[in-house]
Amino acid sequence: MGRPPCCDKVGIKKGPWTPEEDIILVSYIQQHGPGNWRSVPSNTGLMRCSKSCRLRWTNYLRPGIKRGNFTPHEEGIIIHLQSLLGNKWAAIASYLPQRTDNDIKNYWNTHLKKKLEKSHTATDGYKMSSGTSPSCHDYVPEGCDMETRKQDITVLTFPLPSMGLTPSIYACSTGNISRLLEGWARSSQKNTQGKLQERAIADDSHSSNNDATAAASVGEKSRDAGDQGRGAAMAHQDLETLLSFENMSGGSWEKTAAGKAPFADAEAKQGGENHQPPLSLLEKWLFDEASGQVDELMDLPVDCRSLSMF
DNA sequence: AAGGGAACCAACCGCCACGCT
DNA sequence: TAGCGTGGCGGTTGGTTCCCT
Repeated sequence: MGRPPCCDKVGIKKGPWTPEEDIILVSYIQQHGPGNWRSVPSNTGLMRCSKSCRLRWTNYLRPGIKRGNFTPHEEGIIIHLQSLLGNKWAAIASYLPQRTDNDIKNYWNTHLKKKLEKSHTATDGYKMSSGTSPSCHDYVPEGCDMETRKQDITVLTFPLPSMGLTPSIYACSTGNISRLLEGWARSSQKNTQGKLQERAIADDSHSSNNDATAAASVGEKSRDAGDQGRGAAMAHQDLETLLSFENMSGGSWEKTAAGKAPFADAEAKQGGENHQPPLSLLEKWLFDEASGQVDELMDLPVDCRSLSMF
C-alpha cells in the first residue's frame, strides 16, 4: 500500500471551484505571492489540497492568461513546437506566455491532433515537403501561409523574460478577474435571489459572455462586473480585497518562475511605483488591455526577434 | 422541444525531479 | 547518501455545453 494521494484526505473538497473559493485564493496570493502551496489551504481555510490550489492558480486565475480561441498564429507555433519538443506542454507554453500548458494540451488533443491526422490522410489543402512523409511540418493553419508561419516561429526564440514587458502584460488578467467577478456576482445573485432578482435579470441579460467578446469589450465588461459586484449583497470585503492590489507587496510575485510568468517583474514594478487610489490598478489593466499592447507581443516585427531556430 | 452524441475544458491523478535535512 | 516533502508535468477523466436529428 502506497502513501495516499494528498487529495484523498477526509474533508478535502473536489470538483469545480466556486467563485468564492477563487476570490479567497486570489486574495491570499495577492498578499503572499504564489508559492508555498502547502500552506495555502491551512492559511485560507480552503478545503482544497495544495496541489489543487496551485493548479487553479496556474491554469485559471494567474494573471496574463489569455483564453478563448487560438489564433492561426498560435496554432502554427504549437504545431511546430510539438513536432520539435513532443508533448512537452510546459515547454511549449513557455513560448506562449498567455497560454497555459493545460490549455495548449487541451487544444492539441481536441483540435490540432485531429487536424494533423486529417492532414496525414488527405493531401488537399496542405503543402507537402518533398520526399518526406506527412508530418506536422506540412500543416499550415488556416489564414497562415508558410512565409508568415516561418516568421511566426521566429518569435519562439525571442528572449521572453528579458523582452522588457511593460506593466500592461499584466492586463491579460482582466478577463480572468472579470470572469471571476461575474461568477462571484452570479453566485451571489443566487444566494440573494429574493432581494436582487430584478438586478440579476438585468445583469444576466447583459453578461452572457464568451471570452472573445470579453476581449473585445473589456471596458464594458469591467463595468458590468463592477455593477454586478455592487449589486450583490455579500462578501463586499472580499471584493474590496480583490480590488485593492496596492496592498500587495511588489516582490511577492517574483517568486514565480520567470519563464512561467514574464509579467512578474512588471507587476513588481507596478506595485512599487504606483501609488494610486483603490481600483486604479484594475482599471489600469482594463485600459492597458484595451490598448492592445498585450497582443503586440505576438506581432513583433521580424527584426525584433532573435535568431530563428531554422 | 427533447434526446443523444460530440466536443470542449477544468480538474484530478500519478509520476518524477529537485531541494533540504 | 538516503529519505522526505514539495512543486511541476503530462495523461486522463468527468462534467458541461453545443449541435444535430
